[in-house]
Amino acid sequence: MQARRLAKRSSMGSRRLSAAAPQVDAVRPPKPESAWRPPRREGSAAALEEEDEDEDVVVEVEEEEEEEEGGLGSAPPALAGHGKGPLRGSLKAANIKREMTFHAFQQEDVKSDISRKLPDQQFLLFTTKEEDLKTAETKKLNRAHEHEKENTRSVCLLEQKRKVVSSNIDVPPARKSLEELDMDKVTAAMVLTSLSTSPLVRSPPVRPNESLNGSWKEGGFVPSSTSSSGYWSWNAPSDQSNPSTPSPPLSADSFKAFRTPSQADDGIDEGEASNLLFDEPIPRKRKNSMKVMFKCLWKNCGKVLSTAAGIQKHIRTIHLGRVGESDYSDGEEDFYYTEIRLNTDSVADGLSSLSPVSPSLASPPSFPTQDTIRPETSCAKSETKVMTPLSRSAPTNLYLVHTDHAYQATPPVNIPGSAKFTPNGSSFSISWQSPPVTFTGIPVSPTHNRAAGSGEQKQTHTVLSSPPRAAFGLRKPRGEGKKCRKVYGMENRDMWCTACRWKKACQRFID
DNA sequence: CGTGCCGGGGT
DNA sequence: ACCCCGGCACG
Repeated sequence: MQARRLAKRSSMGSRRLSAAAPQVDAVRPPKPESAWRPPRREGSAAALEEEDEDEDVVVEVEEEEEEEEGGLGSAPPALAGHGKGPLRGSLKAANIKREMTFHAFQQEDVKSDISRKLPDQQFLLFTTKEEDLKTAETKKLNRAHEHEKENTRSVCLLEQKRKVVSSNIDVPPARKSLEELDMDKVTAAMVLTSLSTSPLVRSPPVRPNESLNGSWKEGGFVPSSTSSSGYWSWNAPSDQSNPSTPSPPLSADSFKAFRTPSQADDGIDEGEASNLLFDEPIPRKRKNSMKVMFKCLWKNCGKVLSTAAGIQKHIRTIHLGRVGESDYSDGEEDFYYTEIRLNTDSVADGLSSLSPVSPSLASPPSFPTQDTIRPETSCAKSETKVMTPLSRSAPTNLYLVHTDHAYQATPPVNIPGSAKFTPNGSSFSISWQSPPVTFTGIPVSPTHNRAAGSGEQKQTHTVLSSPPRAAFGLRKPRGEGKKCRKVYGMENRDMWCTACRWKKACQRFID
């Protein structure tokens, strides 16, 4: 039973994920099962091995590269700071790239879809002669390189792109099967497409030498340890003898890896990240008639400011004591102020039209197009600027901490360790552009809460600082759909699914 | 109050 | 594992 519940929970979580990035789904390869293999991998590997001459050429290049790079090895030349041969590559890389390609484009329909969408220009790359290709691509890459400083994702994509290009150069197109060519085109197409959207991403500069989330490594993404610039990319396995090393899927999860470590730490919202990545507009609009003020929730403070920036600064400096880092925000301040909508023109009408959405979805696709949300003037403007890096679990400018919950009365004096949020009481509710959602707190340890001292029940709440699926109440929200009981009636109880018969969560009509 | 279903108990 | 049911939360 427990297992079933868990399964259900997890399926909810995945549903949420897929809803967060519907565009990814279109391109996402099938889930990497451990036993799954690209259908044509053996074939392609064999094809590559047949190309002995080409391999020789590549080996030559590789040696040359090592000479110049001083053993930087697989670190991309340009990105390692030398910028000499953006077109350099190795068969190794090409191989890996191809593997990845198979993962990413196993689905033929997806492939053709992408091919269709891409401008012809981007395919020039693969149809011109080698030399022209090199020069043209060099220019292209150099141009793209300009973005690298501020755009880590761009860097990563650029690297992928390079590998694609090199794979095409190392192996003359004439020698490749049509299918392979097509694959490479598509791969490059994908990469170029991603690259073309990359300027939208405003990532903080890469911070070198920062540790990374372990889970990313597990997923196949590992930082390039040989790189001196803190840059990281697809990890090329050091031994080519292991061709079956599963390459990471290009799923939304993988794209997380394009975030810089600092982003990971700062907790830029996943939903937002996917927004940025997939060109989805971020909802920043608000009802026109609404006057929004921001009230500090700190004990005995209650300061009200008109801008989020102001209140954040206030909290940061006055309450959190962060004088020196006024520009830096880890979003903690989010929790200590609330929006006050002064207009009686309630949000309810706007809220009612929307179904509850996981807080992790920073931008349900319907948000920006809602009629009830109108662009606002000065307030929204400043908010847009300041809130963006802060919004994490919910669009900050859309949520409203209810002013009657216990947490508000007693904001934590300070936040120990990594605890981001320590509301008082066992539950609190948050509402944004949807009916209020009540979160039931999951106490880390009831006894610990008691022991928090000073008579206050302290509780580390993970709703806003970690994936909220873990924080959705202890009880599963009641299913809306008709269950066996309703469908078949009490008299046909024998027609119910077993779960319903046993008064368990219905398995036939799963919500 | 009807319903969904969790938690727990019995076999 | 299968079955049942008290009890609770939700609408």
